[in-house]
Amino acid sequence: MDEFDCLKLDNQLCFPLYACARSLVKKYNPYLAKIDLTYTQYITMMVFWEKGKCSAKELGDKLYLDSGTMTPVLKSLEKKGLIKRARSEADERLLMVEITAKGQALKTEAVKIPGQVAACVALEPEEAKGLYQTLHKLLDIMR
Amino acid sequence: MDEFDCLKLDNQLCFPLYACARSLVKKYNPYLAKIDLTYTQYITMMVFWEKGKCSAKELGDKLYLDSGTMTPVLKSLEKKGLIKRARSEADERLLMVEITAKGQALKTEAVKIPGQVAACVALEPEEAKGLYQTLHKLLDIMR
DNA sequence: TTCAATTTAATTGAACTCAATCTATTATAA
DNA sequence: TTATAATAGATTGAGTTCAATTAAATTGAA
Repeated sequence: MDEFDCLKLDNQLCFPLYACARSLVKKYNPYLAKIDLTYTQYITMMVFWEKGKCSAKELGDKLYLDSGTMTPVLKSLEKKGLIKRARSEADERLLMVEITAKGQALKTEAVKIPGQVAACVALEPEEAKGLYQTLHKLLDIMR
Repeated sequence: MDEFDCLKLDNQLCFPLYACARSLVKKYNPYLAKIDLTYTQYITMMVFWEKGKCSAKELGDKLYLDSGTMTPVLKSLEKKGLIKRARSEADERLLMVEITAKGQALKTEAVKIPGQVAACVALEPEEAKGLYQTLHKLLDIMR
């Protein structure tokens, strides 16, 4: 017990959060590879599967990602034919992004993935719920 | 409520984990910038502040990072004069890494950081403890 | 002993992430 | 109206991150 204990890896909260996030994303990769998506592309498509269309700005807000990350992700999804990008006519600063039929079709493949990942990462429902709530609380605090 | 609900961002556990980890690392950055470290370099130095020396292999195991990540991180820390890299004489496959006096000296600067970050991300002690335990449990499950 | 398997790092290439900066567009205030 | 500020995206550069591959050293089995 000394004044440097706060610098031990075992006493950190950020480190297991960071390690856990990377490990869990890795669990998705073999399943995502089958539908030719990266994790970042997958969560982006989630927004479109739910909403159909969305401005790049709104997308970045939802995903906590800035334009430096979103721009290449959106370009690559468009290249795959899953979305279409176009400037808003009402406000040309806005990039309006819309899902294509091909993008919609991918949803029926993607829907299997959450269950497959959950199967290899089973937490007690209680514990999963607590984790979910704490993470959202933390996201709120840090916003 | 339909069969696609599992694809909504709000029903994911991985997404808030991933977003939270990135947001929290960002909170460290202004403080880490003052001692010219990135977050990855910082957690690497934590191991050396605690242990003094460590093989690259052991380091990767502790940090959940592979050689593709560790190699450039260790090279950059060596370039800053914080550590020294050398092959083990007993087994030349092993890269033995050791902290320098300059690296040790940095510890007295770094020790302020956890408290500064904790101050902007205050969770109830109970909740922090629960989060800590669940994350370590998850890391175990996924190992 | 000897050769095949294993282990450890390094390398490569693709993708992500972010801070900082730049450009174009829109909003606002004098 | 006209200058100024604010906003949305794109770009750039540094640093991760990982999968896959390679090379060198060591281990272990025949």
